[in-house]
Amino acid sequence: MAYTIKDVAKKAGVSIATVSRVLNNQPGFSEKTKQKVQQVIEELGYEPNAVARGLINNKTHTIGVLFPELSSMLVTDFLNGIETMAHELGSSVIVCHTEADGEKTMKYLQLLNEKRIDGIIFVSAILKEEYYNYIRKMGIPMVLLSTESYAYPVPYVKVNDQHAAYSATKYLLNKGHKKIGMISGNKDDLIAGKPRIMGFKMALKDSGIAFTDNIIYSKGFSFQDGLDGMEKLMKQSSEISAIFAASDEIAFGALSFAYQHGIKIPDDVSIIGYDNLSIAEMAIPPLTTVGQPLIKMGKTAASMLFEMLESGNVFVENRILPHEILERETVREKR
Amino acid sequence: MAYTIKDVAKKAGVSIATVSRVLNNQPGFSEKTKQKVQQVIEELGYEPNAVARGLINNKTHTIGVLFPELSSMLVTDFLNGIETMAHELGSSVIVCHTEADGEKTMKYLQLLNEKRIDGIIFVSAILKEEYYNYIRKMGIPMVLLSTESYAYPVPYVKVNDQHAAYSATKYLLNKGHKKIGMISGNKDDLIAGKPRIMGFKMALKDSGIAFTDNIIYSKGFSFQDGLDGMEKLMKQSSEISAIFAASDEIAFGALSFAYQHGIKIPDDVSIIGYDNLSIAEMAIPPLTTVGQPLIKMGKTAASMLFEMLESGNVFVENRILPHEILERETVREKR
DNA sequence: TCATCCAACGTAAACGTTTACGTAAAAGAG
DNA sequence: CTCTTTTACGTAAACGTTTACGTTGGATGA
Repeated sequence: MAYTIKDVAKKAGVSIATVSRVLNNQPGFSEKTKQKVQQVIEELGYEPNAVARGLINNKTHTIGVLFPELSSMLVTDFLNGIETMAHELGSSVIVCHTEADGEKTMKYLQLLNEKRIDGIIFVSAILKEEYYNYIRKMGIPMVLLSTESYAYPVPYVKVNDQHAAYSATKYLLNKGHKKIGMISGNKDDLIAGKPRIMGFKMALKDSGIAFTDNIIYSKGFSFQDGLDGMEKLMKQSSEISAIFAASDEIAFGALSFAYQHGIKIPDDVSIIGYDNLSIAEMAIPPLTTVGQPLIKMGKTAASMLFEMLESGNVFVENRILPHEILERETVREKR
Repeated sequence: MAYTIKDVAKKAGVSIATVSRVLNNQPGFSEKTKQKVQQVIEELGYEPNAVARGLINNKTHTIGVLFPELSSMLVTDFLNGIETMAHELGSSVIVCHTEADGEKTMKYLQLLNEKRIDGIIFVSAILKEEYYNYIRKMGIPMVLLSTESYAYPVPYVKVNDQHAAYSATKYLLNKGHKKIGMISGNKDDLIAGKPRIMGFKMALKDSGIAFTDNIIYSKGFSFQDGLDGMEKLMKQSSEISAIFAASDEIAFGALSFAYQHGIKIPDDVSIIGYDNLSIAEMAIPPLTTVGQPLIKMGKTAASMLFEMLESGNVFVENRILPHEILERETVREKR
C-alpha cells in the first residue's frame, strides 16, 4: 500500500493538516516544520492521492477528447497538440473514439461524466443536440476542434475552410489553369464538405470562369474516395488540367489512380490537396497542399479549454487559425 | 451540482446503503425498492461519482499508455487497439507522450501514480531501470508493447522481429534476387534495430549467399533515414536489385529517392518494407511489406493487462503475434 | 503588567461512495 | 405458537484529502 498523508504526519510528528498545508504551500507553518515534513515525504517517497484530492476539490485535472475515429491521420497531430498543451498545464487527457456512432458517443460521455473530468474537446464531428444537452448538464466547458456548431454557442478552433479552399483554387488559377476539377468530400457535411466546395466555386466565379460541372462528390475524405473520384473525374471531364482535392487522403487516391493509369502528375494534371498531413511530403511526387496547422490547432483547443476552466466563463473567443499553401511538386505552371 | 447518492436515497425514501446496493446489484433489497430506486435515479438523471468510487475501491478503471512520440504512424493503430479493448472492458485510457525523454517519462509516471491508474502499457521504447523500479513501487501491472525487456520480467506483446526480417529477405530471395541490400534502423537498438539486421543476415547466409556489406545503418526509422539511406546504398552498391527497408517510413524515403533520381520501382529495384502502416497501400506504387498486426497488438496488450488485473498475477504469458507478408507492387520477380 | 494580536499549529467535518455490522420484521421449522 | 433463520433494510466507519474553526504560545503595544 502506498503511504498516505497520515503516515507522513505521524512520522513528522505533526498533524495531517500541517502536511497538507506544506504540500499545497498554504500559509500556516514554520520553516522548520516545512523542512521536517519535506524530509519525511522524501524518505517515504510519499505522493499525494489525486483521487482523494479530486473528490474534495471537484477537479480531476483530466480532460476528455472525443474523436470520431483513431485511424484518420489527422487525429495523431491533433492529439499530439492537445496532449502537449494539457500536460504543460498539469492535466492528463483521456482519449475516446466514438466511431462516429451516436450511441457510443453517449456512452463515452456518460463515462466521462462519471469520471468527473474537467472539460471536453470534441473533434471533427458534428455536435448533435443529444451530445450538447448532455454536456451542458455535465456543467463543464467544451471546445470544438476542426468543427463548429451552428445551433449551439460552443467555442471552436478551425481554419476557415471556405477561405482555404478559395486559396487553393486561386493558387491553381494563378498557375494558369483554367479547366479545374474538384474531388470533394461529402457535400452534405456542413463543416468540412460544403465550405470547401463553396470556396472552390467562388474562386472560379471570381476569376470569371464559367462553372462547368467539374465536381465529384464523394461520401467521405478517404483514400478510396480519391481513387474513385479521380476515375470518375477523368472519365467525365478529361480536358481538365488541375484538380483540387478536398483532403490529402483524397489527393493520395487521385495520385494513385493517376499512377495506375499512366497519367503523369504534374505533367498531365496538377493536384493540390488539403490538410498537410505529415505524409504529404512523403508522397510521390511530394504533395502540394493547403495546410492546416494541425498540432497548433490541438494546442489552441486545449488552451481555450483551460482558459475557460480558469476564468469560469462558459464561453471564449473562437479561433480561426491561418492556413498556408505548401508548394511542393504536384502543381505545375500551365502555359 | 450533480446529484449524489444522498439525493437519490432521500427522494426514494431509503438509506444510501440501499441505493448503493441496487447500484452494484448486491443482495439485500426487495424488488419493490429496486424499482423505486431505479425510477428515482432515472428521474434525477443521477450518475455515480467514479472519483468517490475510486477512492474507496482503490480502482480507477483507467490505464495509462506511454508512447515515445505521438507523431509516428504506428501509434495511431496501437492506440486504436488499446482504446477499443480497454473501453470494451470498462476502462479509460490516458495517453502520455514522453518524447523518449527520461525526465519527462518519470514525470509522467509520477502523474499516473498520483492518479492511481490501474495499469500501464509501455510502448515502443526501452524500459529503463529507473522506469521499471518506479512502476514496481507503484504496485500495478504493466505490459510492454512492441518492445521487450531483457533485464526485467515484464510481459510483452511483439512480433518476432528477427523472424519477420528473415521472412522478408527470404521473400526477396524467392523472387530470384541475389544482390540484396538493407536500409536498417539503428543497429544499437536491441529491440527493433538489431533483430531485423540479424534476420536479414541470417536469411542471406541460409541461402548460401556471400554477405557483401550491403547494409546501411541509419539513426532511426524515419522517412529522412530512408531518403539518406537509399542515396548511400545506391552510391555504395549500385548493382543490387532488391532492398529490405527496416520500416515502412524508410521504404517511403527510399521510394521517394528513387522517384527523384529516375530509379524505377520495381523495374530497376524491388523494395519490401516493414510495418504495414495504413498508408503502405497508398504508396506509389503500393508498398509490399511485412506487416505487423498493429491494432491486434494494441488489443492484445490491453487484454493482457486486464488479465493481470483480474487475476492479480504480476505476470502473464508473452505473446508473439504472427507477421504476414503483404504482396503489393514494389517487388518484382528477378529473371 | 496586561490586553491584544498573530503565527503556528491541531481537530474535525466534509467530499461521495462502499461495506461491515446491527436490527427489526417476515418466513420457516417444529 | 414459539424459536430460529432469513430477508431487507439502516447506521456508521472508512477511503485520503482539504479546510473552516478553535486553540495555543509568544510577540507586541500601551
